[in-house]
Amino acid sequence: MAEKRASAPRQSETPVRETAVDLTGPVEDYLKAIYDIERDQQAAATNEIAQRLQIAPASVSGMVRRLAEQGLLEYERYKGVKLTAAGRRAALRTIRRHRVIEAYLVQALGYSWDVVHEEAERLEHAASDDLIDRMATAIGEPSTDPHGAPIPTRDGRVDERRHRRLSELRPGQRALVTRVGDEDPELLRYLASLGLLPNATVTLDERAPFEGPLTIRVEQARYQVGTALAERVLVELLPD
Amino acid sequence: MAEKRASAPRQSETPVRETAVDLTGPVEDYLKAIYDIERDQQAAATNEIAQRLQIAPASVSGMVRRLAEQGLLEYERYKGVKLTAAGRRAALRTIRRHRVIEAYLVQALGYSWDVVHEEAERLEHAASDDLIDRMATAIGEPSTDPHGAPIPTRDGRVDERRHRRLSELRPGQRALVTRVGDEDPELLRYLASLGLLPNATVTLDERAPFEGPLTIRVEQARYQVGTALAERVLVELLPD
DNA sequence: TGAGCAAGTTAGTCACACCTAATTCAAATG
DNA sequence: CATTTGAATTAGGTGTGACTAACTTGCTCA
Repeated sequence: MAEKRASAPRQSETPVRETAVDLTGPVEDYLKAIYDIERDQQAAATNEIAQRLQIAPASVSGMVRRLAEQGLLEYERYKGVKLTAAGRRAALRTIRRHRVIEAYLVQALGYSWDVVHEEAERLEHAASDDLIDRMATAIGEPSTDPHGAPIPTRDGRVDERRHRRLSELRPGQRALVTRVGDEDPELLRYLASLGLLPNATVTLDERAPFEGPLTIRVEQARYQVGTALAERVLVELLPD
Repeated sequence: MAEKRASAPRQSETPVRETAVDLTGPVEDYLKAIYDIERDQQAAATNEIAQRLQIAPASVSGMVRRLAEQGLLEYERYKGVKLTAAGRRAALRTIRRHRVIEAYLVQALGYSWDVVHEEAERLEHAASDDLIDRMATAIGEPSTDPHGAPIPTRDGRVDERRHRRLSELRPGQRALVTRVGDEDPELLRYLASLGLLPNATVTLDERAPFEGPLTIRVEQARYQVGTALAERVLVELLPD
């Protein structure tokens, strides 16, 4: 706390040492968001970052420049951003924290899966790596969080397989639910009520035209769901 | 995040509503420190607050005025500060968080008692009340943290008995260790090596003049300790 | 009683991370 | 190829919580 003024660039002296940036909460959130966007597109657009973080696009421009200066991402004006190796490492560290915390809250403290996201969102910035590792150990080093998202390892590896969306299945195809969006408690409660949880088997029966509702089957039961929902459920195709 | 600008005073409209201040990390730290100081003195001095928080006294003056405006403390220039009921409530809430977290880390995650303070210091600002309650339940609602400090209840009650310091014993007196300072890992490890833990029985054998070392006995063993150490160990006199 | 001094305060800055409004850029369209 | 348009940026500003330097206050002791 005495050394809050530690942001001067500091020429030479040490051999660069740009890895030792201490990441504030907001910075970690930017990196997480950018990592997430990059999984789909190849460069993250200012607007999209702004939307995920619920802040004004103008704010993103400024922050992104600072992060680029710190070597966490590559940035060319008007061209979007890409994480550097250091940035990706930092993002994965935060994502690991988030997912371990979610898993721990559910498995060790009896939280319901629909509410852990918010709590994890705050704790991920405060927990030490040591704490995260202890939590992971305590619940048996799970490989995914309660919503099916893969947990990066201590050394930053993560299962990056790209699953398809339930909305992309063709009628008649059967698939295993692997992952669902973790943010919206309402959605999660609804999914649970349908039994549409990770590891459930789902079959797409038919799809109404013009982005209409999908008819699906989950363990015998038949439901109609909208495309918005079906886009938030990731699946892995099962052999017929 | 969209309503960051929620700090305008807002006249009338609602019947005052000054309880709904959302406490930032620094604010919680101020309140904790002031609560702590008030336990000894009757009003907290600017300098002392500054020292505990490791910031400049000038910074305290400004902050303290803001806290007074928010109804968290009473403040008269040059006279020190006192917590209001609301301020005390907020302080105790933070202290409860801190101590429950410390106890949980030790009892549920196998942390050693000398290192939990730092971790708790960060987590206490991020954990929800619900999480704290779950942690407390999981470890059987302990009444003290690992260093013997009493844990305030959900509704803000706390055992405020004033224990005496080991350094205040008279030669020949026997006492029960109730509590030790929680901040310094070095000190804690040393205390552990002497067996000077909460619930240990200690006897003061003699005290060298001029603030000299004290000779104590802990379970048969005899040690010489300095007054600085003896001041950080709180005890409860045992009947002879 | 008044001089000295430590404690406390004010004044003026700064970094951070956000904001709105105004502007610039790039890419698509006529 | 000029224009439109939406994305992105810059300009300028805010609140928070820290800082240093310069000042007041009030208390103690001669």
